[in-house]
Amino acid sequence: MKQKLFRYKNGEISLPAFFPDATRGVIKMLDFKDVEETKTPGVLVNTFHLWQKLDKKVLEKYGNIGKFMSWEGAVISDSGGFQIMSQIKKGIIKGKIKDEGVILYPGKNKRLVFSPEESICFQIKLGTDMVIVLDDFTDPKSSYKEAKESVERTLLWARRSKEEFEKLTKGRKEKPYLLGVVQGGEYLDLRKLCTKELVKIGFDGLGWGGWPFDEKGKINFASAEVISENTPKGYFLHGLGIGKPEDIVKCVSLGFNIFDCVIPTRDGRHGRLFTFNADSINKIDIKKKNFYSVFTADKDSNSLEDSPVSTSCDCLLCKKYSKGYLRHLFKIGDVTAMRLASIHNLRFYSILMEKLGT
RNA sequence: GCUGGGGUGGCGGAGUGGACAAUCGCAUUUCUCUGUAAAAGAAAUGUCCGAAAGGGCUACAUAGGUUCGAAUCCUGUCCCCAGCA
Repeated sequence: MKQKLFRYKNGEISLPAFFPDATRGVIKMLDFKDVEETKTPGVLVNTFHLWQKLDKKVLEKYGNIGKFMSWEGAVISDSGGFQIMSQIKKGIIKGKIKDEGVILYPGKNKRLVFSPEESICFQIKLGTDMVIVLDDFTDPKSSYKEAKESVERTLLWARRSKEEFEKLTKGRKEKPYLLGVVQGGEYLDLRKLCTKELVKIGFDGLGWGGWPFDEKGKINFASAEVISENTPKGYFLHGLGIGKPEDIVKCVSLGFNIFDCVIPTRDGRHGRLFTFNADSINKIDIKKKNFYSVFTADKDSNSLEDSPVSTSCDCLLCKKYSKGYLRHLFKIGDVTAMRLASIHNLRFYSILMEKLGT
C-alpha cells in the first residue's frame, strides 16, 4: 500500500486526494471560502509563477502562502519545470535549459537563473506542505538520446534539490514533504531508471512527470505502472496534471494517490460540468464504465430546464439553482456562471475522491 | 402631402455593375481543453447532389427594365426614418 494520509500543519488528508490548481495563489473565479465549501482538501500553487509575481516580502510578513491566501487546507507547490518548458516552447518566454538551471532572458542584457536550488528555496519560503523538485521535462517527441539527457538532468537537479532541501530544513521539527519527479517520456527503461535513482536519493513521494498523452488525448499508463512498481511502500505518488475522472480512477488502481489538474476549473469556466450518472450521491458507482456525463451549460435547449444540474451533487449550484438559470448566466457572460460551474466541478472531484477512498 | 435618406442572410452592419452564396461582428450548433498565456480556441451555419474536390438551384423589400453580366444602374409599387407643412 502506498501512503494513505497526507499530514500537514493544519491537519491531515485521507488519500487519494485531488488538489485543484491555484497556480497564482487563487483558483480563478473562486475565493477560498468557496473552495472550502466544495470539500477540497488542498490546492496546488506554482512556484515559477509565484516566484515571478509575488512580492518576496509578502511571505516574510505572512509566514507562508497559505496564510496569505487565508486557506486552511493543504498546499502543494509545483516546481515550475513544466510551465517553463511549455512557455519556452511556445515562445512566451525566452530561456534555455542548462545544467546550472533554467536560464531566462526577461529583457535586453538581463539574465535570470531559476535553478533547482532557487526553486526549493522559494518553496520553503512559500511554506507549502509538499515541495516538488525542479525537473527537466522530457518532450514527448524526444529521441531516446534526448529523453536520456533529460532524465540525467532531472536526476542531477533532484540530487541538488534534495541537498538544498536538507540544508534549509535542518533541525526543523516539521518539514514539508519532498516530491521527486520522474521523467523519461515513453521510454520505459528510462522511467524505471529515473524512478530507482530518485528513490535512492530519497523522497517522500514521486510525481509522474512529462506529457503522457497521445495525439488523441489518450493516456499511456505504461510509465505510471513502471513508476508505481519501482516505488517503495509509503511513498506518495502524484499524477502531475492528471486529469480526467476515468484517468484518475485508473491511476488510483495503479497506486497513485495525489492528483492535480486544471480540468475541473477550466472546463467549468468553459461551461462543461461533470455529473455522476446516479440519482443521489449514495448511488454513485464509479466502477461502472460510464459513471459520469458532461453537461454543457450554455446550450439554448437548457433555457427552460428547472431541474438542478445534478441530483447526485450537494454543491451550491445544484442545491440552489436550475439548469435554466445557469444557462442564462453563461449567456449573458456573467462571472457568476463560471464561479458556480467551478464550484460544482470541484465538488464533483471531491466526491470522486471520497468514493475512490472507500 | 412635400423634400431628403434608406430597405442586404437569425440579428447588427459592409458591399454600391463582373473576383458575391455575399467582408466583419453578434447569435446558434458541434468539437477541443490534462503539473493554467485559457471568462479560451477551432469548425459549421440559404438549399439540393457528392465521401471529397466540386457542381446545381434560389436569394440582397417587391414588380419590371437596361446590360454579355445587377445586391449594385433605371422605372413603378410597398414599407421605414428625418426635416418641412
